[in-house]
Amino acid sequence: MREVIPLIERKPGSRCCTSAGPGLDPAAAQALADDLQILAHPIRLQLLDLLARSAGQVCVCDLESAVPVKQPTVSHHLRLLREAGLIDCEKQGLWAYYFVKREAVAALRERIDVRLQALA
Amino acid sequence: MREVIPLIERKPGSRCCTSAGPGLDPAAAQALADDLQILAHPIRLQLLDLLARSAGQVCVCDLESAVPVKQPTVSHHLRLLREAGLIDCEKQGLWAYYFVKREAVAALRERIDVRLQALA
DNA sequence: AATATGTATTGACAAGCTTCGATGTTTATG
DNA sequence: CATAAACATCGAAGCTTGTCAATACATATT
Repeated sequence: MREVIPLIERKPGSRCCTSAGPGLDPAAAQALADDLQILAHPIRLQLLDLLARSAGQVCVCDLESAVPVKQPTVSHHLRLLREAGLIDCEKQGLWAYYFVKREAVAALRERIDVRLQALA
Repeated sequence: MREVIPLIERKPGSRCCTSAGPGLDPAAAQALADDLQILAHPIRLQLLDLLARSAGQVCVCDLESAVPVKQPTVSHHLRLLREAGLIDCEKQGLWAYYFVKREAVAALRERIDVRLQALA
């Protein structure tokens, strides 16, 4: 049991302060963490960067030759990025041409930036 | 809207395009991934948020009561944030008072935002 | 000194993520 | 039709991360 503590001194078992305003609720924290997590991998960042830089279409074999992992791993990361809505692909013949969904990446960046501003 | 580039005839075994400009080199990609990774956890985000919202000092027991994990886990995340330079603490008596290093968080946010702009 | 409290650390386990070989699928070519 | 190429999926191994009970440590109180 804790006693009521006078202003200055603090004794064991007391609280130093009460939780402030609304803050980042657990759901929002999880959502922001998910937003950050999809980007928080060097291979995915390089893939996104390559796609963002190429005006045209890029096939998987081109991406594969640009990163130090094997083809199944590239496919895996492309899938994660696609499921996150950040990229998409168009199949033509044997090839799958990937491209950035720039408005989705911009929206993601905006969400992250707004939230991070509140932490600084 | 993205311009559709007409497809040149392409045969198996050929490259569809060559790598463009400088881009995000592996080291930069890793650095950015690290920047994102430290933030990409809901508990760490909530801790940062709590510290950012409280003008004064916050002890670990206050933080512990605000997140759904036990004290050693809180200490663990606080350590990661401290090692990343985003927070620090000041010990007074039995308590450790944590606070945000706002300029560090702002710098982190800036680094992330600049990089993400290049991807959209 | 003995005890209690706040926090850090340790050690172990669980869960998730990354990776890749093997294999499947689809489409083009001979 | 048989073969080859591009890509996806599966399954398993290895690594990393998150979590917590137990414990250690430092400081305060009695």
